[in-house]
Amino acid sequence: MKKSIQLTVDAVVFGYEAGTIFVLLVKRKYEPYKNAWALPGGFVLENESLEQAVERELSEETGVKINYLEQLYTFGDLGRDPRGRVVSVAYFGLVKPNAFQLRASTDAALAEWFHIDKLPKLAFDHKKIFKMALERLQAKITYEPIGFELLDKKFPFSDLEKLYTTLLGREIDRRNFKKKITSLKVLDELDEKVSKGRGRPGSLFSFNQKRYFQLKKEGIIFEI
Amino acid sequence: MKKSIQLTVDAVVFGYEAGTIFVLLVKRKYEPYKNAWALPGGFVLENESLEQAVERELSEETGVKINYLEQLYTFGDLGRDPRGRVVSVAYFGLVKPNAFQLRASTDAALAEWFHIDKLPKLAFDHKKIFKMALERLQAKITYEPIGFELLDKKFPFSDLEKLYTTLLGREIDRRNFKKKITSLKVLDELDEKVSKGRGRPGSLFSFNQKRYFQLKKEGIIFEI
DNA sequence: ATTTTATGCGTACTAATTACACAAAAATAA
DNA sequence: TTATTTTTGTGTAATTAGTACGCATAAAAT
Repeated sequence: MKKSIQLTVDAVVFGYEAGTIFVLLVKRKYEPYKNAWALPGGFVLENESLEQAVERELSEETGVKINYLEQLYTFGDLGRDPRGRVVSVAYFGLVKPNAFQLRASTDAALAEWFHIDKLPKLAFDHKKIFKMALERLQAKITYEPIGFELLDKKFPFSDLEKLYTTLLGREIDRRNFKKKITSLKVLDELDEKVSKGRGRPGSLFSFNQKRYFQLKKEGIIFEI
Repeated sequence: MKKSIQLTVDAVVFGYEAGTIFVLLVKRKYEPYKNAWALPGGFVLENESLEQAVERELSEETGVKINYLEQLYTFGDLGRDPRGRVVSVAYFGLVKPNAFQLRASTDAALAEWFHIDKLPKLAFDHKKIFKMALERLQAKITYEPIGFELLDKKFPFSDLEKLYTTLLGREIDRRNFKKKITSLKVLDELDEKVSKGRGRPGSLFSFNQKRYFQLKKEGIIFEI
């Protein structure tokens, strides 16, 4: 009885570039849902942790190196998988822009980044999983600085602002936003400036992780 | 390989009475950890959902009827169970004061409520699970009105206040707290009054779930 | 009858959030 | 070369939310 439940992991991996949020999908090579798009994932091996399983599957199927990973939710409804009783522990990951190169291999004919507003039909209950992950991302950037995990090490302030407006789906006052972030002192302003196309060049910033953990230890939390 | 991973559920069930938070534990009847205290839980059957498994185990082991249940986290570290590879989906539950009567049966020699500051040694990694659940509860009452799930249907305002000071571990200003809750209009003041011991009798209140869901739909969230 | 304990209500003070406009630096077009 | 467009950078006033605090009332205990 007990033994016939199988355990998988699935990952919802988000990337960000130039005002669009992407999610990583793989094209299934085998039945069920052969040739359908799905979240990267697969069966957990007996001698690996859940996180290891996610990282292994991501590496095998997409070659993408994850930058931030957290557990999302465990999906265990009856009938969510035609192969029988399969319970899946879903994870939620973020990658930096330079991780956008893909390498298809073992389990997937193809891996691709999709604009989150232009997703294809997804296999299994992956649509539901994706939706929960997106909600988590949107909620989480308002109280934890995980947005930085989607940006390069050095970035102009406008990139951060754009990321927030994109994720929150609404305009935010540029001056108040900067005031807020600046008051937290989690950004280091670098001496470098960057000019991208026309317009006044902006200073580059980097995220001060040390300062952030210190704040967190003191119980002070971020809030946008 | 895949088949040998086993799946369990565990539940951290909290109760509240007269200024103390309790957690429900069962005494293990069988090896491993025979006679040790543990969180109620057990193997998931092939033809039941995870939630059904939790409710079945709770009913079998303790007879407690749960009032609020949400998934907490899935624990899958290697070596967390001496029986082999066992992954456990942990849930987090709340019961109302009238659910304090217990009934021991199938899998447990005994079920008991423990003061959360006076826990015995726990089996497996249940201490870790309990800790995470308590943190979740403490965090969650500040932004969602789950505190009501721990109180009777009708309660004097002071009960709510006491619950918050207990859970948050700090004093809160009675007047400001009442102002805040009142402004949300999620409480209905009843005509009844209750007098418990000395002191001026207080009005009874009940939680207005309808109003709460309406607020939530409008995107207004609770914050203490 | 007096004291103790708990509830019920209001106002002044402080901190946080929001709204809002113009100057400077660079690229492009005239 | 000059004018125009685009983007970055900065400050202050108005409003809103949060915090601190005191006294009157109702019942039980002495």
